[in-house]
Amino acid sequence: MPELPEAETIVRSLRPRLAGRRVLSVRLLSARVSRDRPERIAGQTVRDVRRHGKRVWLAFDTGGLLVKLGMTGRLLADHPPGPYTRARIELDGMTLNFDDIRQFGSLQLLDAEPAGMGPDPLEISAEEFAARLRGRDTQLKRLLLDQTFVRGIGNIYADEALFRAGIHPLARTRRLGKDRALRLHRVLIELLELAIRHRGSSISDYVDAAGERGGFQSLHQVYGREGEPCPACGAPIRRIVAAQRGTHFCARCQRR
DNA sequence: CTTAATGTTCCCCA
DNA sequence: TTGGGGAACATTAA
Repeated sequence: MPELPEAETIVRSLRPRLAGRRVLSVRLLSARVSRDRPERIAGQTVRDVRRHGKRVWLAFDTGGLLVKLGMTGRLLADHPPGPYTRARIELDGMTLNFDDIRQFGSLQLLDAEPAGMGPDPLEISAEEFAARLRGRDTQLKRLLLDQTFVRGIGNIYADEALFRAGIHPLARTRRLGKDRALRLHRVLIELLELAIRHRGSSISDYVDAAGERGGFQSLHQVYGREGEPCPACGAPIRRIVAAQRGTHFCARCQRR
């Protein structure tokens, strides 16, 4: 459910509300939500809320809680528990729910902030982006979904970015000129920042910490628009499967 | 009844 | 070692 803009939207609303609050209790309502006893953070104070790619990091004095939202995960502030509430964190003055219909999400208790993924696409320089791309040999769609290349891009923003960059999703990294690599980097930043300004995309499940839907889905140009006319040229948007994911693009604007 | 869904991970093969 | 396919995970909606 969440990609970088959605996780960023959640983090921005949660940070001022959570920072400085002490955890009173953590209750798990599903055995599958976590394997490492997040109840152990009880008594600790939230020092910061940060985004790591498409994940949410709740930093405590020692270590923190990494929230993977999976496909349908939600972090909800001061909401009553529902049938899909998988964990409930009671803090000094508020509660935080982790709801997750499909249960692909999880809570991980870590000693330190996670590492090992690719750089954040909003922070990497154009030169570094192009250099990293040059070292790979794969399809562009697959590359963007690979969290070890850059972290935070998922199926929606991969398709939208490739459309904006005029790159076919099956195009090979090897055959992409540097100019087009630089263009991809630029449109990625523009796209992600615009999506953040619109508070993310709500296709089916995503809502922010207040339970509000995002607004960027109405500005999607190809994602979920199979058969509709391309906003640039009018040709019908096509859907194929790439990297095992539904992939939307304009065959006229995104040549191979 | 079948398929697909904002994701990740593991296993197998080239 | 890298890349790619497929299955699995759990649940809903079209």
